Amino acid sequence: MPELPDVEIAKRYVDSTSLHKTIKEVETHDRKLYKTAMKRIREAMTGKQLNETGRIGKHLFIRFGASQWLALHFGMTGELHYFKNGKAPDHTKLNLHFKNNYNLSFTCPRTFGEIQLIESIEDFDEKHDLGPDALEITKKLFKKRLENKKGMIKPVLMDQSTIAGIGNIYSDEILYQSKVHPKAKVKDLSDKQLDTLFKKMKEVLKTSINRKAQPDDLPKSYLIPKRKEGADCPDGKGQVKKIKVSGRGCYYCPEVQSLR
DNA sequence: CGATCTGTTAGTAG
DNA sequence: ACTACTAACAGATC
Repeated sequence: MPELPDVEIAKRYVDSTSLHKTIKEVETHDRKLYKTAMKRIREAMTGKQLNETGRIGKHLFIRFGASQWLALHFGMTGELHYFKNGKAPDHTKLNLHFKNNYNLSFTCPRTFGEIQLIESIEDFDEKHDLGPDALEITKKLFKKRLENKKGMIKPVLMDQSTIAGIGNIYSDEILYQSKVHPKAKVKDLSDKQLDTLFKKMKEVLKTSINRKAQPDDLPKSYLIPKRKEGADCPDGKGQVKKIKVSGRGCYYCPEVQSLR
């Protein structure tokens, strides 16, 4: 489930399993995911140690050696697995085999992810036109980046160049917790509603990270576990409704979330 | 069998 | 220029 909380959990997973381990061998599969030649990645990473991790929005960065970074994007189905010896999981696209005989594998069945080497996070950030990370952004900047938007709030929250890290699932949750309709126009939102959206954005993302991004462990007041047409709304006021917003399935509660 | 799914982007239309 | 819709990518699941 790769939105900001999932990628943050993946970052911590790398920190706790793979940092300061030396890479003995690098395995690459499926050219489609690679924006840097597979051979170059194998040559660059073999013999190096993983030294540091970083994250902006849904992108994970892992520094190896002195100043080179591996950049991973999880697409819709990317996952990391740390395991000892044995066979790498199905759909492994990149496998780092460490000297201690453990492996860090990046799997991606639907191959919508991306793997590449970059020189610096700053360059990558600029080239990909990423907005400020949703966990880092200040309230002032949040409001500033929304102030000239003409469209609906949900697509704006999901636009990575406006704010980085929020996808389809978490935008629904943030809107539900803020009692704002997904199709509400940004320019129609009151200052108070923007304050609420900002606060709930931080709260939802942090709560999810604290629960290891496991949907089943989220608070009972959350919509995420009820993503089903007709499910009971968590605060008992109505039923969950499914609509399409900018081409994506969107779940919300009409009783709780008004257009204004 | 057909529809749907956590992401992104190209093409298109307004 | 901006916004939003569709299709496409590929595999799993229902």
